[in-house]
Amino acid sequence: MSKGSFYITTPIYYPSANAHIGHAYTTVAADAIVRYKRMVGYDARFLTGTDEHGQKIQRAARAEGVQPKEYVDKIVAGFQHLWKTLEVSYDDFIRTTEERHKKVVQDIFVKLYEQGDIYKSEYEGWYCTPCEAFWTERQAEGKLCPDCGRPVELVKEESYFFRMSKYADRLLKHIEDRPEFIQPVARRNEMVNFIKQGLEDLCVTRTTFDWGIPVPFDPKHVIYVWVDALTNYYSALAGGRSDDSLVKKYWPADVHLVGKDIVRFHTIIWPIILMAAGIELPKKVVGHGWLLLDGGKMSKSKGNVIDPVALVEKYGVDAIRYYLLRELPFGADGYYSEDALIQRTNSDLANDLGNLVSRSVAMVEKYFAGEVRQPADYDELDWDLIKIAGQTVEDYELLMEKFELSNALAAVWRFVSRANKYIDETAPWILAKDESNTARLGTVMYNLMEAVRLITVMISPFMPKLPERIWEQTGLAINEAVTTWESIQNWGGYPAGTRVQRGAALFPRIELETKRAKGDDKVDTGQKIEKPEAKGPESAKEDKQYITIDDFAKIDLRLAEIVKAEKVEKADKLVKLEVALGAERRTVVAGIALHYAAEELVGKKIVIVANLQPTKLRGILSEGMILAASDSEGLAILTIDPGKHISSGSKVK
RNA sequence: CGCGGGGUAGAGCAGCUGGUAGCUCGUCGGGCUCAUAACCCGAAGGUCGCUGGUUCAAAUCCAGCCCCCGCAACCA
Repeated sequence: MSKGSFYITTPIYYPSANAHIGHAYTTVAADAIVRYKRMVGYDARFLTGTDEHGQKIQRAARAEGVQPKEYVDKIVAGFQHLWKTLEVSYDDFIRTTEERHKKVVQDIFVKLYEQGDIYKSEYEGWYCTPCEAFWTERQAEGKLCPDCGRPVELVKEESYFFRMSKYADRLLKHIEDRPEFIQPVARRNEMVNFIKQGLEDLCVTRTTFDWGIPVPFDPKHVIYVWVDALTNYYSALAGGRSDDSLVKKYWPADVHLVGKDIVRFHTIIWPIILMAAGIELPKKVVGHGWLLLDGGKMSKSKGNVIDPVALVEKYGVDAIRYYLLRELPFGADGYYSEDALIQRTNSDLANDLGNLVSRSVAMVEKYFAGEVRQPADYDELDWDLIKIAGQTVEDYELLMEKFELSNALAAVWRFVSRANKYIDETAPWILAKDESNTARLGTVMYNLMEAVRLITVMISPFMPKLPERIWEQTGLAINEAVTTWESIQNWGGYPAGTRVQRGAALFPRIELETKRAKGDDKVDTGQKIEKPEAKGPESAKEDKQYITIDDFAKIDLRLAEIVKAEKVEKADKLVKLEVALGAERRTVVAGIALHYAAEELVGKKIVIVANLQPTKLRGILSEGMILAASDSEGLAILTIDPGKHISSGSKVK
């Protein structure tokens, strides 16, 4: 029996680069929600996908010398593989390059145009011809392209605009009438303020690139990301079908789950598009926080990009999902670190839950030859456990309905702790010493198995692979009726007479390779967690790629002497260096201003990459790259042994 | 005055519709021996960024200041 329909979406991701842990977080969160909804009886549908158009992809493809479609196909396959690895149970995967999507986008665009909400005008902006990119006044500070440093020019371009301003009041009212529309509230206030500042009409087409959906009546324009990408949530239901049964059933969407950075698009632009198109608005937009990395933001140059697939291989899908969903408080940012992951896994999964199952099953085997007896002899300890069990199920449901995944897990774990404590309180090993206590002992064992049953059902949306392993040990693998949500609404569903079967540890503890200080354990134990010696680069270890000596020979490393150094104005990090390579002089711009004062650099002999493609940084042509080593503490440039005299310009190898 | 988030025990966080400051991990001590050196109990540890104000009473409200972090921007 269905409680009705439920439709949840993740953002569609931009496949200009491979999926990372942030994508994984959002998607796994949506998956846990949808699994929960299915479990409690909703007819739930889960959509994710990819946003495949735009200049960035067109360029990335060109750089690799392939067609855009070919380029995205490869990356999209990687996304899909990741979702499979993470046991993400989406019902539909939409790609904006699909016909079913294009058609809907074009229809909406035409409709808005015909009713006068989209109009043709001129877009004026600072344009960099070589980069084919527009920049805002602020970005093109000093009338230089922020990308290449060349001068930009003020260009007018024919473009289509969407009359957002017209709908601002209606949207504001909508948001104010529905406190639940934008969550969490902090985000909601932000959006309300934003709208009150006044909405400008939105430029919705581009002519500077063509990798996109053409405007049907004016094909030199392509429809820009707003109308294209956002529409996916709807087109996935409406597009490419002969009937509108999916729309009827699932629209409006119950939840758009998005990162906090794109809340604005989903709560302002998207609703206004829908209003204009005469389509119902989604019921809720939930903006979650970001998963930040220990040492700051994830970035390739820092070499700390986490490959989620490698993580799953190392720790298992259940542990990764548990960690992601437990660690971030609802809505707020959290920090990712492999140490924290290991610690959570050890503490919550291995020690608390894994060990609870292990010790419970072990005792049933030991005291009753593996058979769970009918409970008979209750006392106060039992009633307390049972009461808390009921409360936990209630709290869990409440929190899950609010999408407070982390808190829901916390609630379950409070019960896990309670069950562990129950073992201590009842001390079965003492009961077992006296045969007159057999009934009591049987009751205790029963209650433990029942507690494990409840816990397992509740965590199943979070950890898709774990339940089966627990059911095997607790003897419920072939008894689906007692593994449902319904079955845990009342205490006592575990069938007496069931035989348990010890198995492998659910989550073996992960041992940190601590540098065993022989003598002083005291100091050692407290500090070991603090500074991770194994961080980001670690996980990349497995796919280490070797280069050949020939590859290395391509890099022209030279000794250079800094003859002049000055800080680049209005740039926090940049220093402009003039270096001597023998007789040759070069300008090199380096991002080391935070670590070195310009004066102290002069005279240093350093190593530079001499044959690096020159590039403009902050308008200055940089003809090389200096080598430096950095960690979370600081940065040091590579200098030459001061005791030797090697002339500048010498080759380094 | 670019936008935004935050400063609470060693670490990570909750509390912030005002009234003895909590949680997880870690540390120390104890208990137990069913269990994955796990589990249970207890303890130590905080001028709640600073300064003023409102109040009988402020981590919680108001004002000002300091500092950190995201976004943006210049990391080649």
